[in-house]
Amino acid sequence: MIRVIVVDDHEIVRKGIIAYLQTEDEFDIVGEAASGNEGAELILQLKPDVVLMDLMMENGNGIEATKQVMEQLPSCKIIILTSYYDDEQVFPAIQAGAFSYLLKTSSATEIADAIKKAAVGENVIEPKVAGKMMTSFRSENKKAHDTLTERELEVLLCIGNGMTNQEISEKLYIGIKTVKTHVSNILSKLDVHDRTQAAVYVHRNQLL
Amino acid sequence: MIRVIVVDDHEIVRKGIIAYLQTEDEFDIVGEAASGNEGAELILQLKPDVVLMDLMMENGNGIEATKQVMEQLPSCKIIILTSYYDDEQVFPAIQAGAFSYLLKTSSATEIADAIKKAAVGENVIEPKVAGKMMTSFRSENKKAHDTLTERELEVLLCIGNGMTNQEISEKLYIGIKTVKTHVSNILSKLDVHDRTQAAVYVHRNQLL
DNA sequence: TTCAAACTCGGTCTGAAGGCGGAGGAAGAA
DNA sequence: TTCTTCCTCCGCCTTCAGACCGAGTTTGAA
Repeated sequence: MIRVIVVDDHEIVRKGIIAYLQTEDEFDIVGEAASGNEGAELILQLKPDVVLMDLMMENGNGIEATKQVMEQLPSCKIIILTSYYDDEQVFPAIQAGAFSYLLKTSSATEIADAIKKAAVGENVIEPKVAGKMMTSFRSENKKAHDTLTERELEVLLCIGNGMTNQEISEKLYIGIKTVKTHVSNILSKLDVHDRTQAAVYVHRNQLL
Repeated sequence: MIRVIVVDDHEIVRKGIIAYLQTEDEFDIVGEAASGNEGAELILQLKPDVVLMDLMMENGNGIEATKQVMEQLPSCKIIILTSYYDDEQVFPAIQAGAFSYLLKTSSATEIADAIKKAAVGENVIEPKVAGKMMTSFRSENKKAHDTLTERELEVLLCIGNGMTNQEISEKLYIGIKTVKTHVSNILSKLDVHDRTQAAVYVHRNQLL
């Protein structure tokens, strides 16, 4: 029997998952919690084998709870089960010590599978999330913008100031085509899809 | 007699202003300083009625000095007298508690006038700067929450996360045309001309 | 000298963005 | 009720962005 705790602030979701897991007799749902704080406490108390943890909850998010648990109970396998798969959620969660990372679009059997695999030490990473991780690993711990050339960084900062290609070309005394080339390279290096996301990147990483 | 202190790191400028002010007998120049730090100290000590303060000085800028003085001597009227009239200088200065804002292109009589008016509680704002303030009052200073409707704010935050119109329409369950309408309204209300600048706005104002 | 990287610029093409004008429905205020 | 604000959506149109091609320059390292 795999001892499991489910942490999710949406009762419907929580009950649904539990109901499903109980249809398989190798799971033992030993507890449930509706917030990160509550969850962390419960986990440390009951020491389950596996935890299904939502991110983005009302009282204390899943990342904080994960960190807290991993400090005191590193053997516990925490599976993140969330709707989000953007960088802002994935990396902090993994750094916090999450064992697997699933999306709520996953099927019930996939979730059950992930729990069984976690119990025997196998990580499961959602394909969409795996992509993020791969690109991140290629650049190691380096921030993505460290791979940018000086010129590209200049252009990126201009984007971060909300400038258009035309304005950038005038400021840097280069052709608008050249600016476009730089922008394209920046977008692929930073793994974002348009200049707006690049601008967001600038501010999130406090480059400006 | 209006007790005045002049703070400017350029000795020539400082002496020039003082020399001129002394030709009118209603001014009493009680002190002068060549840096923000020195100026703040002197002001708190001598408690003048009006201060002529430069921005951008070597040791401690005028904005810091202004903040410091206003905390302990809010009755003191600080007139900013500087060469710059861009957003980076104007708004922080006013928020710091500056009473009037003049440019160094102002004539001597205008400066003298501003001092007299400050002494009786009248603000003087340089026309060029006033323009900045007006547009700012329509957008930035109202902090967006007042100008934008709730829905528009939702859309703005999505933009601040780098989402496309398509993605926003899916998230908010509305048509892409509707998103465009909101975006257009947001752009005009914030006085920016594309979504990238809107995203920058979001982060500069720490709405995310 | 050879090679790679970085910066520059060109053309073409597709889709997204955004301006402009209009319009209907819902809800609340006068 | 009438009026106003807000949210919703439509079509038409222009411009910008960005992808995908290729290619010339310089500089510095191998």
